[in-house]
Amino acid sequence: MGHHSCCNKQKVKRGLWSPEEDEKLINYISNYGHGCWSSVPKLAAGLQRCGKSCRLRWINYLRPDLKRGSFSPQEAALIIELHGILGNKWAQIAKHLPGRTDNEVKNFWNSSIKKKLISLDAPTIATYPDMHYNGNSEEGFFSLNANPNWILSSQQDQLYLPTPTPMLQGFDHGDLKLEQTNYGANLVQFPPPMAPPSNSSSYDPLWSLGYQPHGQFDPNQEHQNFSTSGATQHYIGDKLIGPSISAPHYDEDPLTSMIPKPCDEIISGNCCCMPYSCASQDHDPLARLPYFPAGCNYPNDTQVPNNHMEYMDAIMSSSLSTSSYSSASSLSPLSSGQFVTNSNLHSSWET
DNA sequence: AATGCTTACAACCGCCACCCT
DNA sequence: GAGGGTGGCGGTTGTAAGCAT
Repeated sequence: MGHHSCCNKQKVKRGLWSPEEDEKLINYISNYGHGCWSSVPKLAAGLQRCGKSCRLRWINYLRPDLKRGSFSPQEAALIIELHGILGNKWAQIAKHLPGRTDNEVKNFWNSSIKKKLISLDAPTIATYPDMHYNGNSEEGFFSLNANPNWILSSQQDQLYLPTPTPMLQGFDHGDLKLEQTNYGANLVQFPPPMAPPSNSSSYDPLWSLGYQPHGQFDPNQEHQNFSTSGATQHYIGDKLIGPSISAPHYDEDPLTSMIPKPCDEIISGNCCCMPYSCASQDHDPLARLPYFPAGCNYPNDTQVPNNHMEYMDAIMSSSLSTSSYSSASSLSPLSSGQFVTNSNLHSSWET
């Protein structure tokens, strides 16, 4: 038990890697590949490290295809989405995030996301019948996506349920309110989130999720538009990813005309991603998540639908509603069922 | 400026699964 | 089938940098 055999046979150094050690490892693997990790140290110009440490250093830090840098809001949203499905399966989660390692995802979760989500009133959230409370996670994280029929609108402070939900009729839970729309869907009103600090020097991908100033974030704007086609079955390659659900009448209501039609085909090129609401629980739950086939030029070819952003935003907004983010109160509803979208408030997108 | 605290992240540890002999 | 070697994973710890007092 404990160290691998290669670590016991020779005196090995521990702790942080020096630039010289990094260079030795890079040079060796670049020329010969890693092969058997246990033999790498002695072959790589006499590295005083165990093979396991070399492997970790290469995978988590030196690999040339690592993305590095801060997590984007899209990545954060995807991590939360995946965590709701997979739990602490960091390696599996990382597979959906090209250029990110399991260690990186794990650290990001533990240092950033977890602390913010833990401030949620989980028992309160759990009173929503279709919200999934993850009893296996000690932090009590919940996933809206346990029910694929939840629809997050393009207005990031609203959450649509496709059918009347008796248990939620007249629901008014503090800042979260339920209304029934004239097209039969239930509408959960999340409190309007706050605008980003204009002078923020540090970039937090979490609080700002969903706030995507028009024309500033994605140069490939057209890729984030949802098709208006009415397809009811959807595929990624040969894979059926689930039937559609009955949707609001998008073309009739000026408000809902802004809402991406659930289950519309948004596959573009060789890379694609799906709105959560498209997947049936009878199918692979991961089928509705971003898929990165070989040759995918991430991140340029991939698009996380606005739904992801709004999902995150809904979580963060519900969390922030009980915190000190009182500035959000300056946003008043335009009318019943409508709030000012926070993207309108942005003058810039600091990175 | 010094000190203490917090945060982010690199690295390690222990365990498990798989493969080979 | 048993046992050793190895790769891989998740949990945890160590530490440097940033921040607050």
